[in-house]
This record gives sequence, structure tokens and C-alpha cells, in this order.
Amino acid sequence: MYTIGTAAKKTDMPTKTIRYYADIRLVTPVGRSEKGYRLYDDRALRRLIFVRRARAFGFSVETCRNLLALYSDQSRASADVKAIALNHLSEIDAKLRELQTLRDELARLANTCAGDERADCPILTGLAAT
Amino acid sequence: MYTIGTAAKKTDMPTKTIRYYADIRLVTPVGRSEKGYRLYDDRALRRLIFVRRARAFGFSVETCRNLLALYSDQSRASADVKAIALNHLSEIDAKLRELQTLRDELARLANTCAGDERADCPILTGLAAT
DNA sequence: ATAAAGGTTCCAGCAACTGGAAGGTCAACC
DNA sequence: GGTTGACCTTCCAGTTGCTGGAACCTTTAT
Repeated sequence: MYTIGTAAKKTDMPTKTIRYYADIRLVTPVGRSEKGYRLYDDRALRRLIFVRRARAFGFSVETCRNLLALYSDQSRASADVKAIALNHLSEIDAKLRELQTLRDELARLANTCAGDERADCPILTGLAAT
Repeated sequence: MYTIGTAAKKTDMPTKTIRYYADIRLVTPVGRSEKGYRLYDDRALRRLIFVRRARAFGFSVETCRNLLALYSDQSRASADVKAIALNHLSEIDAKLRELQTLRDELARLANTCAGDERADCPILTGLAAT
């Protein structure tokens, strides 16, 4: 059994985050010590790491909750997990396309600007244009 | 002089947003009517549209404030504007790379999963792996 | 006269934490 | 045994950029 600081070290997460996950009942400690300290075991740590990685993949906390449920459900169908993953993938793809378009437009705008001491600036006029 | 609703229509922004920008002193109305209604003129509308477009490019509200200052500063150097734009561009590029990496990893993970009724799921084990 | 549409302020909430204050606990050192 | 410092607790506020809603006033149209 580990207190929150040890759990933090072992999972490489801030204690604040672990406490937050306990608050929102995403990953709850397995119990409390006599004096009220949160206690985690290795299984709980695995769940924390699972969430950390899923979050790093950009899954929302609520989606993490679903993934976590599937993670500990031995009778799950892998299709359910895959559906979540593919759905998230398409969201990422959409965001990528959007960001790429933005990037290109901004690059084009920046390119047209001399970038000297003169006041004339196509970036500003470009932003002002309707 | 336009009240906020008219300004909203002309700039294609929600009144809430315009009011918010007034609150944070980003784009302030040129004055108030006798009864306290915010009043905007064409110059103010141009500033609102400027901000709307800069926000669409992903500039933060604080950066918009700087851009706006440069926008109305006739003695600005275009280099200053370009520096902000290029800086933002490199941030977008960084985010793009990050997102692309993420996307590829997630795609790889999803690809290895059969997606049938069996419980065996490489996505979950991939997320659990340290 | 009244109802609809538009304006005002202020307060709460979203996501996912993060920082800080006030206070209890525990281990070590002198 | 006292004290320091590290660690734990709870609770409250702040972050970003709005958005929704309540309670209330004004303007416009019927």
C-alpha cells in the first residue's frame, strides 16, 4: 500500500492530479489509512498509468472512464474499444486538417510581410479584412 | 452608432462575446447610451472583426491585445507584427508535429486490434503498458 | 396597454487541472 | 522531549475563452 506521494513517484504524475482523479471518482484509492491518508495498491497504480497514457493520447477524462471500464471488464468485446479508438482517431484527423489549413494560411500571410521598420504590414490588413 | 445586437450581426459574433471583450477591455464600446446601452461605431466593429479573425488563427486573447495595439499604431514596424506571427507559426508547427505523432501511434495501436467480440485487445494492453 | 425583442448586471459552469492556505501527522535529529 | 521538515488532509480560487441563465429595465410594435 502506498500513500499518494509514493503513488505519484511510481506513476510519474503529480499528487494533485491523483487527488483530482480520486475526487471525480476516475481512479479511487483502495482505501484510507487510520488517519485518512489515501492508499493505493499496484492495481490502482496500473489504472493511474492507464489513464495517464490514455490522456496523453488525447482521450478526454470521460472517455478514459469508459476505457477504464472496458479495461477491467474481462467480458468486453475488443470491437467496443476499437470503436472508441477509431472515433478518436477521426477527431484527431479533423483537428490535424484544420490546423494544417490554418498553418498554411498564416504562413502565406507572414510571407507577404516584409518584416522591416516600415509600418506597412499585410498581416494586419489580412487580419482586418472581412 | 450601433447597439450590441447590431454590432453582433455586423461582425457575425455572439453578443456574449462582444460583451466579454468589453469586460476584459479588449475591444471597448465607444460609449454608452443614456440608458447604459453599449454603443459601437464602424471603427470599433473593425477592431471586433480583427479580433475574430486573429482568434480564428489561434492567437490567444492576450496576443490579440498586442496585435490590436500594433494595428492601431501607425508608427509600428512590420517586423514586430511578423515576429508575433512567426512565433505563433512555430507554435502551430510544434502542435502539428505532436498531434501527427499521436495520430500515428494511435492508428498503429488501433490497427493491431481485431475489433471483434473477443476480449483480447491490444489497444487496452498498449495503453496499460508503461 | 401589453407583449416581444433587446438591452443591462451578475453568477455559475465548462475541462482538467494547478496553486495556495490552514492545519494534522510522521520520522528523524539533537 | 522538542522541533524541524516532509508529507498528508480539505477547501477555495484561478486558469482560458467564452456560454447560459436569472432577474430586471428599455424600446418597439401591435
